[in-house]
Amino acid sequence: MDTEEMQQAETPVAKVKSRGRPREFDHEEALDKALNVFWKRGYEGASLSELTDALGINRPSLYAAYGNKEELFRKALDRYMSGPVAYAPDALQEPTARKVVEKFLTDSAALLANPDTPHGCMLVQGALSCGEGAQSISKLLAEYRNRFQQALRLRFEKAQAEGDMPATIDVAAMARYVVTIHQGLSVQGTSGATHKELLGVVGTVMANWPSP
Amino acid sequence: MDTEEMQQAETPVAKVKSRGRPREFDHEEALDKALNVFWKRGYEGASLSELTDALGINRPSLYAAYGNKEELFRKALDRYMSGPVAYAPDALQEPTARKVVEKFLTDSAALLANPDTPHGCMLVQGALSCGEGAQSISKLLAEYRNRFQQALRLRFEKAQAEGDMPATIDVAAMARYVVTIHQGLSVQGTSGATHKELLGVVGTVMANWPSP
DNA sequence: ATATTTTTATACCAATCGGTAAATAAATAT
DNA sequence: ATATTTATTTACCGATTGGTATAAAAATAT
Repeated sequence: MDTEEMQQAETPVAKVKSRGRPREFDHEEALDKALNVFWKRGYEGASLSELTDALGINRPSLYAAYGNKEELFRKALDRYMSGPVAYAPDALQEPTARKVVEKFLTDSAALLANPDTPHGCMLVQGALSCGEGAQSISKLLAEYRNRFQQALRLRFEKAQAEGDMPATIDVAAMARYVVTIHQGLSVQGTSGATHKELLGVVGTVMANWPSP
Repeated sequence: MDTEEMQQAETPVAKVKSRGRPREFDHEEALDKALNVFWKRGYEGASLSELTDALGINRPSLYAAYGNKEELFRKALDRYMSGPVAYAPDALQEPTARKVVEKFLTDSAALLANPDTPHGCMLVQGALSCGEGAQSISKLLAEYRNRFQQALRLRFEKAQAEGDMPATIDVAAMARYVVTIHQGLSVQGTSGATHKELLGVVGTVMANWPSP
């Protein structure tokens, strides 16, 4: 018991003493750099040379750590979902449909024109159109997009049940409408629109939002 | 004089008797096939092999007729603008701002989910994100997108002057809003949304359109 | 000290990328 | 008939693509 505790004290956090030569780069830090490249270039536009340059490692290290290009993309995408885009599922928790949409679109405007990250949404520009070899990625991204749209529709159904959205509204069309705005904002951001300009669009949307 | 007239009678339309071996494919017909490939695959996603296969010609013929891949794309884009997308400038001629937007978005819905052509808008998915070598194309497409947005803004200014749009409205934001919808619809179409589903979104937009 | 395990670095792979040289084929001009 | 012009065919080019075989390097286990 005592000796085991001493060993744990040597390596205080979760860094279990591994056997072979230690990795010289930070696994998750490098994943963030890969995310940045894929976010900006898209799946096909990001070459392995640009990826290894950005990560500061060579090709065999990348393959040993992440599998291959597609698996690296999927892992970067996971980081994107749980990091920059985590605001989206959060927005569904707002108390009214109006506040849900206002938070979702306002936070989207901030993300999609953030000067510190690539512009636009990775789910949109990651592989919107592509060659034959990237269609599994294209489908994956479309699934993620549709998933949120469905979650939004369910949220609107709840809003109707709670009386903060008119019962006459077609919630499926309304959810598709809001997601359409988001995806349009993504294209706008990619084209160089500023945060303020995107907020102007969001203001236009909210000014015309149906009152309950 | 007589002999010249006889020659013209032999080739009645504009087909001037050219010197060398005649081209075995129709120049504009092949351009339409190239348009289809670029529209579906994007600039980078369309390989020269796929292009020559679709056009039914071999590589040197393509280069002799159109220059290179980038010039072929630009010529296909011209066809796209004067063909499938000609409805957009037409919509600006409608008598009121509301009718302008309604026609623009309704016709967009028909185009972006047309089962007979690639889905989505070529101006959006032609090169939304791309590698270093396609950025001139990416900028070109963004220019086209911004051009229509500006034309729409000018049309809304006219509408305000004519009293069919509230003077309180920020026309720049409103134009950006409408173009954002179009671009979002494009992403939706690419993801497989049907014509009817896109019309549902257009209906939601028009239901909330500000009355003059 | 030696063996084992894992990562790194170098060098390389076949396939595909966009693009072209050279020769043949098919038309007109003289 | 011959020369000239243009298009097609075949074969190829260097560069880049995603991916790997091999061996040296750096750690731990015994």
